[in-house]
Amino acid sequence: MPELPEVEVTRRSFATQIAGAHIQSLELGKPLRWPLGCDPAVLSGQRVLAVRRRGKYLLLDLDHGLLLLHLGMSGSVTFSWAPGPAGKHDHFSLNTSRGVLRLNDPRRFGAVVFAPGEDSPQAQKLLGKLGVEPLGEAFVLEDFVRALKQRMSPIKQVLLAGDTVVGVGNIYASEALFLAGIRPTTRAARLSRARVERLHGAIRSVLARAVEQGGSTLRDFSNSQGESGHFQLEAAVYGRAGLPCRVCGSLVRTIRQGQRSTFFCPVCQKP
DNA sequence: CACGGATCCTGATGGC
DNA sequence: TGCCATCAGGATCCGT
Repeated sequence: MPELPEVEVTRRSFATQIAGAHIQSLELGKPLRWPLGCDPAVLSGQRVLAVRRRGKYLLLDLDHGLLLLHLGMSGSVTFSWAPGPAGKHDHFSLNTSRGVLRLNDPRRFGAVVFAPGEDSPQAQKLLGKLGVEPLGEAFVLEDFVRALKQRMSPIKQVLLAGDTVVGVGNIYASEALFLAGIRPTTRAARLSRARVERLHGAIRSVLARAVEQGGSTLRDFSNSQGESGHFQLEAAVYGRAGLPCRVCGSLVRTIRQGQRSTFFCPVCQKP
């Protein structure tokens, strides 16, 4: 479920409540993508100082080190005072003085990793090659133009790779390219400066709008308080194969790119 | 090194 | 109802 908007919505839904909480204990379920990377006793007694986001990672700052949380394809977080017993897919529970933080992840592509600091090898292995934050000031048009000039892959796949700009996943890549009027198969390096400028704006606006809408709830995404998102209701092309384009009425098409579905309007989006 | 495909895992859905 | 194939919001690893 989690692209940048879903992760940011999740972050906002519990960051304030957990700030200052003391970690009491943790419970682990089945293995996630990577091992925790520390003895659980290392976490006990530490405080959670703040919750930040980098790309699709949640960063829980602790007194000594940080926890990196990734939601993978099917992960979601809950934070509540009196949760029931851990369910079948609750694979990480952090008991704190202010409530229980849980990662529920049926497919277990997600992860929770401890790192002694943001510059540590453990953290840099995960964060080191991430691209720029699209909603921040560092997402500069000139840099984006220059970066795309060096990529021969289709623009959709460059966006998904996340080493140029982070946070754009399968839903928002299709949506941003629709807004920009760009065919997803177009090679990144072949885009004109004017079209890259449109894409730059489209990425920012589609992600910002999705955050406002609480993210997208396709099957079961919800924030840490259990609330669904609404962005999927206004998606222009994602999940709309065979339906009329909301702008021109042509039928939305779907293709496969790198084992992922891509949706686009054959008339509004030019190669 | 840049690229594209295979891969991890579970569940939902649709065809027969 | 069962069985099988396909698909799903991600990102790493590996061969070319």
